[in-house]
Amino acid sequence: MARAAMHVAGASFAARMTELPKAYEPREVEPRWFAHWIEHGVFRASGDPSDPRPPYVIAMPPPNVTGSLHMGHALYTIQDVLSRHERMQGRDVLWQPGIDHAGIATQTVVERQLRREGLSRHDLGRERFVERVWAWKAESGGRIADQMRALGFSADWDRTKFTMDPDLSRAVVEAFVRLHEEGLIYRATRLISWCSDCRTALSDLEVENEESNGELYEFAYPVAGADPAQGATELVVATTRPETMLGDTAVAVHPDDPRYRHLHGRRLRHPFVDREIPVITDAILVDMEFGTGAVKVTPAHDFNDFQTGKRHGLEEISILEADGRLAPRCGEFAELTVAEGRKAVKRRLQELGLERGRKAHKLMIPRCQRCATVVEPRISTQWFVKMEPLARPALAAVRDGRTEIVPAEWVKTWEHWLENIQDWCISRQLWWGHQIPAWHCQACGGITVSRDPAVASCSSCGSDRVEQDADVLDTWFSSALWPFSTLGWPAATPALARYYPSSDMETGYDILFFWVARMMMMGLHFLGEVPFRRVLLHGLVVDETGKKMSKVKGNTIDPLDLVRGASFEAVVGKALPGAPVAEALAKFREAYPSVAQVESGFPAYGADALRYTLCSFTPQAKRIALSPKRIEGYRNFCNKIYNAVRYSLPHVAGVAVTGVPPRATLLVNRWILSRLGAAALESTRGIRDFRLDEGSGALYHFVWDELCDWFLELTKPILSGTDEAAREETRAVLAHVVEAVLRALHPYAPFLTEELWQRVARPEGAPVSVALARYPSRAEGPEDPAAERDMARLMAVIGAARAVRSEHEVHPGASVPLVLRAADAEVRALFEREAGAVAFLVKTAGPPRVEPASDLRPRGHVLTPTREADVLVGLSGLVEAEKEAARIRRRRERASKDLAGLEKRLATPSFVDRAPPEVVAEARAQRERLAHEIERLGEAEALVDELAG
RNA sequence: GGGCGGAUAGCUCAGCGGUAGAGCACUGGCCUUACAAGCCGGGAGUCGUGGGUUCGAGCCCCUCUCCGCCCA
Repeated sequence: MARAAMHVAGASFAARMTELPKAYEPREVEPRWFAHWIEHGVFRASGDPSDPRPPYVIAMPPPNVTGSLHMGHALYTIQDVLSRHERMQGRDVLWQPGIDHAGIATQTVVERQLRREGLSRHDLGRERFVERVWAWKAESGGRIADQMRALGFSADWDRTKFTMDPDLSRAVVEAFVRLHEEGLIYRATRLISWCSDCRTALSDLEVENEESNGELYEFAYPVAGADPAQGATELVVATTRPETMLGDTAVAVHPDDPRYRHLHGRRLRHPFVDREIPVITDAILVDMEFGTGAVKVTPAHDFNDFQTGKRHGLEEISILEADGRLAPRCGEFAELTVAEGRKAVKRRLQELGLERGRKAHKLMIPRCQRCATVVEPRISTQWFVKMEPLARPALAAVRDGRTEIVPAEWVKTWEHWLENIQDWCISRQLWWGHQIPAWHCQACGGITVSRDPAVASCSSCGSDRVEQDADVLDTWFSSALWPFSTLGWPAATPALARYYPSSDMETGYDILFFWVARMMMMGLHFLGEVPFRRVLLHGLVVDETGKKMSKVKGNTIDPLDLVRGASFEAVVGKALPGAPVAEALAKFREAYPSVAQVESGFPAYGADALRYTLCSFTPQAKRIALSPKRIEGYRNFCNKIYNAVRYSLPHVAGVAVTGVPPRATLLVNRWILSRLGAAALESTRGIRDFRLDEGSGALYHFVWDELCDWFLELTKPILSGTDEAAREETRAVLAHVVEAVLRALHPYAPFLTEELWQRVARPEGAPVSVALARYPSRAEGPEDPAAERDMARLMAVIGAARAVRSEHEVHPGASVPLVLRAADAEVRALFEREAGAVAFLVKTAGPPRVEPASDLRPRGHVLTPTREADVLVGLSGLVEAEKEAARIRRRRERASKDLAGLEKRLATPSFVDRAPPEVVAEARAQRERLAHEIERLGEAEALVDELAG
């Protein structure tokens, strides 16, 4: 490729510029730079205890090894922006990367693969199955690492950790044993959520509730020993899960319900099982308004009923096996699945004449987060963590400000959850994960919990007939240790001393409880200090219509398809695997209306465009509606930057850049330096306040609306002019600004800025990468209020003149006479000084005439008043009188409306008396300005007639 | 049932006590020698409803309606 020549040292800048393609090509540029960064160790944390630089630490939420990255992971861009920015601020940055073994999720993926081969994990056995998962981990982990590199993430990749690495596993055992010793981990038989497909217990957080249409089914329990003459022969209950009646041990009514008072203390006859159950009264469980006001109680299969059972000492009858089938004690219903059992029970009830009604009813169905199987509550013996003692310090840490949650609106949610916390079921009946370090004694039944990986004898009776608990720990148990296990804990390593606690934890709000809260609890418990100073929370990436991305909906996007481009066949093939292309495409287009008309697929928007897009969302947005159209806008912005620099290159060739702003005397130069400083400052503020939208927006505005639209245009005549001094000054300023703005943009758009920065003039001794250069500060663009004020004056008259031209459809090539009238001598002097700039941007015939304010009416001119000057554009013969009259009318109506409002306010005595003086003064000044403007517009109207002539 | 959040231009969203903003879309004119992925213009909003506080309210308080999300 000819492009290789561009890196040749001796090539002239002009030659380089001409060789640059007209448009930015991310696909060509991006792959080159990651290798450069790695080669030079740009992302490495020092790890040196004597390093004087203050550390900035952020632990990456480890992606699951379940396949490849999804759009949510592209949001790690936020962490990368934070990291790159702090690195450029001179801090020792540790962005700690890693991946998560993701217990149930990964096991599910591998089991699915096996199923395609006609195998189950039981065919392989535990050992071979786990080997198989490790093989998958290698593949998936590698793919994920590649994807993160493609997005430019500047983590310290050499320190990558995996939650099942030996050192992290050691941390898990240590934490388990200590918590057990402290009585915070215990084993108990409880009602838990059970997934019969995964065949494991789940924590409450792994269960997702989904609203669906079901029915409320009513049937009657015959009253035992009822006397038909008394009328009280049955009690009708309502339920959404009729099959659970096989485990009913009571029916509850409200103690105050007059309808059932006569049944208090009576017993009911179970229609299928030889059993009588009591009628109990319970004001907590029963809502008189709901259903029939009588509630069947199944303590072994319903959380509310479980509590009720405890209150009344009811028997817990378990009717469900681990495989989700009804237990032998269910008699004729044994072996049926829950769904089959439901049908069969209803059929039998009908046959017995006990069915009393069915109503459509909306209900919440709990489903397994991983496999979507309906979760059933089931009594089971599991390991639990006692949460209340751990939650209290976590609550306090946020209350007293040791850790700040941003945006703060999440604090309430945080507190609500921690204040009502339930014990955490941590055992999972899986094979993939950290096996529980507990050994069961076959002889005495005692349990030995130990750090020793090969316990040989029971600690109670000494028997050698011990066997390790087959269960593994919930993935989130190891994740909870992440901020310190990755740093070597439980060993007291230098890394732990230097990098704990971390600075920020940045993640999606959906794992605030799953993960953030648990890290906080474990960090405080084991280290005595919060794991992070701030918790930064972002929203969920959703499709363009606001729907959650999911394989079922076929609306997922692989972030790399946006970065590198992809045909629609490829895109929808991943979004809805196995479906016909046409169907998948239809679904996809429905989810992304803005690409509906695109035929070929996604162009390569580039990583920087995707990154900039993600940065542009406010952190309080709960839903980040990804729109390819929006990415396209930022792709265009990248191209804008690219072209601005491409244009600048020949002009800045040979300029000595120092990083100190060059001496600037010309207005436009003073102005752009002032704006540069403001933009850099705003970017830093935005990033540090977790308002990347504002930080990135400030630079977007600076580059596009100020640098490109005004500075580059205004300096064209200077750079091609004959005034040597002005030219040199401007070249120096241009070089300085371009170099600085690339540094400012770098955290958001690392590839593009590196590519360009390597080509522009840089200070002597510049680092090997822009990633290691200093972030621009105010010192590089000193504030210059006078320059900003004068530029605003200039922009106002140029804008007014351009509007006149445009509205009257003067051909852009044609020149027009221009008169600028200002009462203020200082303003007139400004216009005189900047006559060249005005002439160039308005395209005037000769330099504009600058005059004092006057009522004289030059023939054939259109008058537009601005705040400090009247702008008169000579349009003799070019204007339709009617059009101009309409234009003036429009402006005057607008001004009159504003004036009326102001006058009304100023006429209110209470406003003048009670509003702050400066507000009143401003209102008065504004009134004067508007009155003046209306007066001038009146004059302009009087000029209209002459225009046609 | 409890809690949290939202309702601002056609769309997606900023603004949060002092005269309504951005991007996209729409629209008029331009292939002006960095960029048509562009340039110069333009139009567009009783800031969900009803009340209150205030000299002044998208912005604060209350009511209602409608939409999300979380928890039970």
